[in-house]
Amino acid sequence: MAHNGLNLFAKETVPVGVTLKDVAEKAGVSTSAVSRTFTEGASVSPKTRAKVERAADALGYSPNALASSLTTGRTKLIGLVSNNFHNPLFLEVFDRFTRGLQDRGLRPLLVNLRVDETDPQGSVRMLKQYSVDGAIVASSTLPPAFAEAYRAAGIPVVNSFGRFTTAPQVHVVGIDNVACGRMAGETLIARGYKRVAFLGGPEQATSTQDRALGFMAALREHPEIEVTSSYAAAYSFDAGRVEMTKLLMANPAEAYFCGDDVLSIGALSAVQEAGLTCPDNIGIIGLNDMQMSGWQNINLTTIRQPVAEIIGASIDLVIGTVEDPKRHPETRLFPCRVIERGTLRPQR
Amino acid sequence: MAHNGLNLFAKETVPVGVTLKDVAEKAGVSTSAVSRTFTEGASVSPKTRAKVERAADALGYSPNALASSLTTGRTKLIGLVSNNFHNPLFLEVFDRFTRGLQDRGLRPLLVNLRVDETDPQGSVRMLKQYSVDGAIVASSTLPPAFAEAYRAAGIPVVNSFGRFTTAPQVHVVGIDNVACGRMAGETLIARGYKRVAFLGGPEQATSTQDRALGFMAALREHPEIEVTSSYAAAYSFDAGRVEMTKLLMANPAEAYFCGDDVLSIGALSAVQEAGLTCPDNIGIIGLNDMQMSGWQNINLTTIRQPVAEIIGASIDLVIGTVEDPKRHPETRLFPCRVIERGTLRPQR
DNA sequence: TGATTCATTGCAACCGGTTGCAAAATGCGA
DNA sequence: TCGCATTTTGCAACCGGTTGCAATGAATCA
Repeated sequence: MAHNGLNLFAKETVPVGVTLKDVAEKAGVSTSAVSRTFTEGASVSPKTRAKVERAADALGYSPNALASSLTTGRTKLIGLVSNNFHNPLFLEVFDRFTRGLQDRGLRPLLVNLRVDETDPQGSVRMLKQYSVDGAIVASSTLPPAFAEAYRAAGIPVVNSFGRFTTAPQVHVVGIDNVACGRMAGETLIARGYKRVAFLGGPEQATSTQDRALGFMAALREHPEIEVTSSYAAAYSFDAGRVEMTKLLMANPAEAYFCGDDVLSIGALSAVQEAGLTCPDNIGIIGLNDMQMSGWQNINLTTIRQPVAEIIGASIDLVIGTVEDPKRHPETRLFPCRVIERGTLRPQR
Repeated sequence: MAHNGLNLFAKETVPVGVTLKDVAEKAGVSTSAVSRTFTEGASVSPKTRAKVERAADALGYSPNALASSLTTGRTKLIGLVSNNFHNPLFLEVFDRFTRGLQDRGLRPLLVNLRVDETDPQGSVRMLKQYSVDGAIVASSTLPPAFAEAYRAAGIPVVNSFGRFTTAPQVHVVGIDNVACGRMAGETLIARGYKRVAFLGGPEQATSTQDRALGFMAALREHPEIEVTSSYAAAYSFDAGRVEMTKLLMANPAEAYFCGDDVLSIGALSAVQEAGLTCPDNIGIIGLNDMQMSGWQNINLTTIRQPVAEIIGASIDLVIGTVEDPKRHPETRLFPCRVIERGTLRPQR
């Protein structure tokens, strides 16, 4: 039916509620036969299959996934839980997660946690009510208690962008924050900076702590280099800008490792507003490599998280755990690498 | 149960599958009684209610929303359909949609459409399979055929960030792109620019056309002002940068209205890379006012879309239509306003 | 106290599917 | 053509809830 101009008498095409039974009747077979034509690997003769398919097409039937979930115990729904709806990196994260899940025949049920939400029980209830087959907790700032609560409720779960622990209760996929911190430290050292600093996000975030740890460890091997650290109030542009403005008024370091790209860009902005430039006056290296970091008028040197790999592995793991619920929790850490751009002076 | 260190023998707390029947048994009542204690406004005596609640708590019962949807016909699932997973504005859009839906007791089922997807039938099937109560199509670049296909399938739908039409088949919530274009034009005129231009996204997008239309209309009232236009290959940073670089090599206008903030920032970057500055050499005004536009080192003058209002109205409308499916399609357009920042020279 | 009304309760059918099981149909070899 | 193995099919029970209806119990009034 083409768009043929004015159509005041458009037929209300609302063939809502075609059921298995309708198809069975029309095809002259039992409901079981219809059900079987729509379930992979069930035993149906080509002849009945044809009859059923014809009837189903004619009626515009599509099976009700929720009804079938009652008996099969599978909803093909995956809870996608996050509180990171302000970090630009997460647009890419949501894009890849939703697409990846869809491509595997799963549907993402989004759960948006408030940042101040500390009790996982509310979200547990949501996930249970909708009988999700599994859940992905995508956040580096959500306490591990969330993923663990889901697991305790019997929901296969993986914590993406989570923290490595030696005795994990749940699957964790992410990066080695300590190694990243070390990488940042070594990068600054290699560039010949003599006074460096760590500018982290909120100090209580474990990812912040780990990054600081690695950074300090790298610097400990070079006692001749002076190192300091400070913490912004949030992982945000404004917090980074405010903190760097403050630092510039005192006696700033030559180069900073910022705990995150948004923070870095805020710091970068503060530097520029002070009439200074990167890397001539101050060096900055970030972490994440989100889209904007590559914009030529930002051009942030940073450490890239392999987002696609992390997400691919997360999906694989959650599916694997749905299929084998007693699968042992595992940790998958992906290596990061430095993306050379314009906020650090070149290697000596 | 506190985190008390090493706990190798953690009890597997997997109380999965507590059903209505279990609760009924434990409470010594019928399943109907249990069902009724969990449905608003049903008739249950305080005594049984207490018994049931005690039993439910003890068992950790939470009702299965999908099972109940079978009889009630309501899943409280809302399909959130989009293809805009690259526009930073949409992180805020998803945040507000998911939160807004959650706050009203609804759950967003995300459908991520590929940008090259033109046939709505696949997504129709997805939405029908999961019996969503309604759907929100959140995109300015998705053809109206999508929303209309959902409506034809009997799914209450609203098209957010969609285009105004005089005889709408579905609810549309958004901005008046023509008026925005006009506003941009008038703003440039008021700043005293004598040679202005429109720099749009892909020409076939209706939003682009409308914005160009309004812009040109405003300029038509000032025949003394020279006006030109060109189109970038996509609504992206790179496309804006490439297009502006090209323009700068010829004979650029004094000020540009760019069809979108990302595009604007790309153009801005090109200007800066050419050794020029905004607003001294070239003026730029964008549209959207996404987060990054306010960053001090971008500082883009732009026209703000009232995202929160658009989303609030969209949710209200979809709920209204779920409750009254024959509700007449309506269009709600929200006014935009200019956000003065640093890429346009001040008013004369 | 008995008659009447109203709130509560449980029964059983139903929502839209799936699936174990036994019966029916088919295919195969002799 | 027959006997047997195999495939296909339908019946009926079930998944986890909801709800109309009739029965029960409590409360009210005379």
